[in-house]
Amino acid sequence: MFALIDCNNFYVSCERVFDPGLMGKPVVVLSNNDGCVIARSNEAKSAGIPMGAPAFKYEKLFRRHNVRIFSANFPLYGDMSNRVMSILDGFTPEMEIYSIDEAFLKLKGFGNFDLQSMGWEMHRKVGRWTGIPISVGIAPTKALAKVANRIAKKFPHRTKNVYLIDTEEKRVKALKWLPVEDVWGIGSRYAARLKSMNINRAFDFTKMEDNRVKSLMSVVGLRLKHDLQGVPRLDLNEVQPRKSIATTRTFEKHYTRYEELKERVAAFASSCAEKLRVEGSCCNTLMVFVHGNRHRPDLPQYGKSVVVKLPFPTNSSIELVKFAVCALGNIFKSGCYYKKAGVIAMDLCPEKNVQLNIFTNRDPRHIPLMRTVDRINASFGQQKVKLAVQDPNRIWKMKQERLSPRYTTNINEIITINT
DNA sequence: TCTGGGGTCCTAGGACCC
DNA sequence: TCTGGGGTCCTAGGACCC
Repeated sequence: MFALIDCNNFYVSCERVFDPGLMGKPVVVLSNNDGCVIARSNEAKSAGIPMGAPAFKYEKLFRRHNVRIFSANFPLYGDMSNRVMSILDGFTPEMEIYSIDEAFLKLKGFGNFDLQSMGWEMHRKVGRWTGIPISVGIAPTKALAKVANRIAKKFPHRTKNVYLIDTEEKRVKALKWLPVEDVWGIGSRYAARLKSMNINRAFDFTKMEDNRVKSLMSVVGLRLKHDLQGVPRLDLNEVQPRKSIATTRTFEKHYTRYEELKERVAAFASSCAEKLRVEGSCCNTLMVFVHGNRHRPDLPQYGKSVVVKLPFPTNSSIELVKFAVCALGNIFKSGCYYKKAGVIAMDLCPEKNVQLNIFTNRDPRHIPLMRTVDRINASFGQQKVKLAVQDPNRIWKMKQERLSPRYTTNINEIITINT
């Protein structure tokens, strides 16, 4: 059996832990630049705020319902996630952290356990120790555990936040209830095509012929179908090193000048280099892209990306910035309006076994230099030391007007209590 | 009428997840 | 005026190798 644990409205729940006055009120959390809604409390959902809603289009609705609004506070959410995961880790030897707010637990050899009660115990413990409410779905396969979780979330009172699919009757009932577009692995494109074929429920999908599923959705879809039928095809994914690391941003305004864009791309490359060093990797390939504003069809829609094979694997900010800026030079076109850009480090390898090359003359001083820069920034605050090509005055001009304190990760911002 | 067999690597495109 | 960021996997086709 597998359990899927999902934190309810995770980012909103994190904000509520430290401000219980938000309980029962409509709350939303916004993306970077305070652009879109990326998390909503149940009250905000009932008020008719959709996922991904652009904040500026919903200002009136926010005011009318007195919605509490927060800028995304990822250090806080990441820290709360670690706490939740470490509690769940105590329930089973095999766990996969699937996302910041979800984990699969493999319950192999738990035949004599009362899984329903175990689910309730998870809910009680996580709630008690972190303040985060969770839902638990338990079933014979991962895809069915996802379905069970959805039921627990949809009917919190009837299920007391835990639902177990352990009989054929329950499986069929659940799949007949679940709309096909809500199945894990069936996105909007596939859902539209399935519906045009009069396949409307998850159950209908499981009754399709294997060949049709495969021709429509490849082997991925076929695995999903069998998993939903109760034949396990999806196992826990082991944590493996990431395959790419990206820093990409939408700008707060349109950029037109090369110099401005160059500064941003340099900062993104430098950020990628830092992320690489944190996990002890180097990259062999770099991708740089720019594009215009897809919401403004009246402006020229120029966009381009370029992939650069590096002559040697590296995680030095100096090297990566140099290559990224050079790549930008190849795709920059003047007279265009740029709204977004990014740098993606690909083809990663551990820095420990970097292949040396007799023909490339790397400056060995970069390694201790980067280590020193990282140490200074760790003690005195991010971005205290950066490359000259980055704007020295720019702290991080992201719009974050409603940021909550970093309660758990910065000693100067811990919770204050008025007595 | 007949036209080998078995591979790799790369790219672009399409789908999905949170 | 303002519309997020970071990932994964699979397939098909084209090029190459012996």
